[in-house]
Amino acid sequence: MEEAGAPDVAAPEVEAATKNLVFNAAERLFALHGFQNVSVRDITAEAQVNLASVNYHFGSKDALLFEIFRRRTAELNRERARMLHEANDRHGGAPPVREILTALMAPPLRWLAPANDRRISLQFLIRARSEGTEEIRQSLSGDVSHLRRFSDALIAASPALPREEVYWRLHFVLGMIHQNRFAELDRLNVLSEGTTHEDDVDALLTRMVDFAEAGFTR
Amino acid sequence: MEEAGAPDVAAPEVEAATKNLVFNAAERLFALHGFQNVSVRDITAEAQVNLASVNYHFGSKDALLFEIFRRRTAELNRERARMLHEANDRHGGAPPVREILTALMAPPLRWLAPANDRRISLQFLIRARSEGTEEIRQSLSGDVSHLRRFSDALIAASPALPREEVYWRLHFVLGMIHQNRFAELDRLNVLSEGTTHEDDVDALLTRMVDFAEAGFTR
DNA sequence: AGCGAAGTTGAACAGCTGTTTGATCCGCGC
DNA sequence: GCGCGGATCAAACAGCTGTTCAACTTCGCT
Repeated sequence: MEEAGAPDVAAPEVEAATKNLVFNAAERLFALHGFQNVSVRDITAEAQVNLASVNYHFGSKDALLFEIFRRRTAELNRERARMLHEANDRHGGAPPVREILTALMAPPLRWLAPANDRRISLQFLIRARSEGTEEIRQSLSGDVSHLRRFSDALIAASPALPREEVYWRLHFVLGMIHQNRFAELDRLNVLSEGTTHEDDVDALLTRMVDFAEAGFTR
Repeated sequence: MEEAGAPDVAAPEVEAATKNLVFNAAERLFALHGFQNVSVRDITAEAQVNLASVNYHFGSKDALLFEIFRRRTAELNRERARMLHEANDRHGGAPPVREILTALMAPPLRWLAPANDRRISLQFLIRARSEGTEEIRQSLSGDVSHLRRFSDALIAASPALPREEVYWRLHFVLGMIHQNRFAELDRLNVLSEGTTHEDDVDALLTRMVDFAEAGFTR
């Protein structure tokens, strides 16, 4: 997936070095401690840059959060859309439920892999989704076009189901995905006394798709 | 607001009136706007009490949050434990998966009903679970005894499944439950163009249990 | 070399935060 | 009536917040 010599994951385009430092430090701290618990001073200290850098490069702390959210969301949705597109190609435009669910679940689970740089990005996204500012919340409810691609595909693949039933089940599936936060995974580890291994993302993907597909096509 | 004579839901035991005012106002504001976005001044203004009331009656803002969380969690878990107990009685100590899942899901869904005073309490709990303080997070990972009752019952009801598989599926089910936040339900309504009605909690319960049971016993 | 824009810096700003304090009020038992 | 403990009050506290500003440096281009 990654190549040696590739530019920093955070910013493919060439930009000011400190801007990227701020971006990455902020994403990391937001993901670990939450937006409200991280101050601009925390970010600039972590990035080892001047305090004013955040406002100079991003305008405001809120704008910084939103820019991270926007970029990561676009990246994640792009991967999902590509997988859905490939599934369409393989099945003449009408892929089965299992492949649609896989396209929805595989990208975030890949990001969750321990060796992946994007593990922290996924945690950021999950956190931003529930703790984000009003701007982020509006962005989430406003842009349903991405999600609609999946709901439409699921409706087409489930001719026996009423549409609203499909929406509900998609809602449940999204809940399964968003449950993969550090805190919840920790609790799962405590409960299972360490027998669950979320690091094996391939096994986890199979597990999740099995569960969701069974719920969808019961 | 409430019928005369009925004791306040928030505090069955007799306590100082302003303490209850603070408790209820704080729960409401926390549920609607998040812990960090609500100041002590917001709470005392909403409750129409003096600013110092929070520290006088609860010690600190964090302690207030934790007390609300503790009480609501205890109430919710009590309902769940009672339903599991009744399912045990009905089935000689070995209830089927569907009844265990119902015991887990029905109480929070009942709280979600629009006419229910506890609708706001459920939103508070879901929010506190993901945005809460370190104390709340430790309380969640530390006290697995409540959840263990359900995982043990599910293991007994699923003899063909490896234990860790049961833990994972329980994890997914909890994700389905926690997905029922205002923001996520709003997005669902936008996506479905208003055809989903979360107010019909009985239908929602059936839907969720159907989905979860199919995933569990596939 | 020299100009101008872009970037960086330290310092300061006003505002809001949770918490504390000491005074005052209220109701109840003696 | 008196006193006492709990409850309420206005006021102030110190600390942290995001943001701004003007001075300074760095860099690219002619």
